[in-house]
Amino acid sequence: MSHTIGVRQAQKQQTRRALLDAGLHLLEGQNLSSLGVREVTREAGMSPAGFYRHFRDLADLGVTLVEESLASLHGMVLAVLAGPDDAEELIDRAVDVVAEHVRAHRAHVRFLARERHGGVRPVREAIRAELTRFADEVAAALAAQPVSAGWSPDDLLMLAELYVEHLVSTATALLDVPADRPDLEQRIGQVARRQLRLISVGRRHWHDS
Amino acid sequence: MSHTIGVRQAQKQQTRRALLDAGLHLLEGQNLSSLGVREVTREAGMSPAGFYRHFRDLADLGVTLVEESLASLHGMVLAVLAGPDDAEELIDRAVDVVAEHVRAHRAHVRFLARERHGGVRPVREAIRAELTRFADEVAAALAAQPVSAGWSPDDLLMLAELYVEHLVSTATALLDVPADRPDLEQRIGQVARRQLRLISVGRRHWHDS
DNA sequence: TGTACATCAGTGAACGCGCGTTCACTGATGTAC
DNA sequence: TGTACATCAGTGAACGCGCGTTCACTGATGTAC
Repeated sequence: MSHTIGVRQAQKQQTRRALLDAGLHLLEGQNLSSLGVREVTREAGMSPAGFYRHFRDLADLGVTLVEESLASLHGMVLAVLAGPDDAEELIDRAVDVVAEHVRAHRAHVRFLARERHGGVRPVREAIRAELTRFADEVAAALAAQPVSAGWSPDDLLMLAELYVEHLVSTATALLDVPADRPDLEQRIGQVARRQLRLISVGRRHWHDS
Repeated sequence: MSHTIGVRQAQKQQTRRALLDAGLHLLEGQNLSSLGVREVTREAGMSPAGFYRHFRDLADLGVTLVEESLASLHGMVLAVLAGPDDAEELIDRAVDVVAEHVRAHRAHVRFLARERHGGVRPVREAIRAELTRFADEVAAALAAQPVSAGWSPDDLLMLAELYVEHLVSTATALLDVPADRPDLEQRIGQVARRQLRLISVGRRHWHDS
């Protein structure tokens, strides 16, 4: 078992995770730019100086959070897009996946919404880069759909960007729903589905008007 | 001239404006939650204690900024919507108005984008309330258009929300364009117009598919 | 297996600093007569 | 118009506090033989 991970390394990773979790937790109620090193280490139950064994500063921790924030959604949305040809069914599934993601990763999504235009440049840029990549991948997935026959790459990208923006704004709207108001969540889902249907109708008639 | 504004009052208003301008200026580079009272008064050229003659705290100043941030755009967009019946022309005008607004009130728009999901609750809520009101007004304006014949109020509201979200995301995208890259601004405008056209096509065929 | 030395994650004390807020003040503006 | 008093926007000093970062340290883990 010469390749077992060392005890030391395992403990270090555990501490690192504790710092990330503490940060994420505190960031549900405030911006990254007002978060403090001491605040995070206090929450994680360690001394302030220990922080610097893991991150250069809080922006560094923030960029790490960006990376893990979009990871799971990415794959799920692309899987949906590669799914059924029927537009209705596709829309229903996409909205469900987003709602599910928000429920399961609320803190991560809130973090993204907050820092997308926040005051910490490297974090802002990391989010922007991830969303650009996401839009590119969505465009590629759209290209594979039969409805997209005859569409230029440019038009597919503008459509992909519309979808990504719509997804982000739907996820963001879901964030603000209190846990005891499932009716509001329903309403947001319904509106999102109808908006996607409208876009879908526009797509089908794009080249014949 | 018994109703002339007093010298004292005029001076107070001037100081208040200086505080708001100083805050707005500083907020181009950081979040409201990391802004300091001393920072603002320093920028405005007065002593820290003077701040409290005008605002209870920085959240109070922030809410004031929200109110003035959306004021001008409001009127302009509604005027456009009440304008020509031709969809193409309407889209062109709307995108121009937004681009113009971002150019003229960059700091205000950046402030809104940043604080819409920021860490200061009263400010977040003020922005949300303004946008909700905006969507309602857009829905009312849409109802008056011939294309909307046969649309339910619910569907008009969902369409209005789609438009408002699109407007916000376009304005936000324009924010990140450096002054020396007018080509990027062009590209964003073009994509926005095509997206609005797609929605417009969907609108025309909404009830016949 | 045992021993002697090296590594390094996490500690605890210390530093200098800028913060938000309070307070009694001052002096220009406003008002009553 | 002139005078005597009231108001109150802005000042400057003071307070206690928590911050980010550094440093030499310690003791558990890792490694070479």
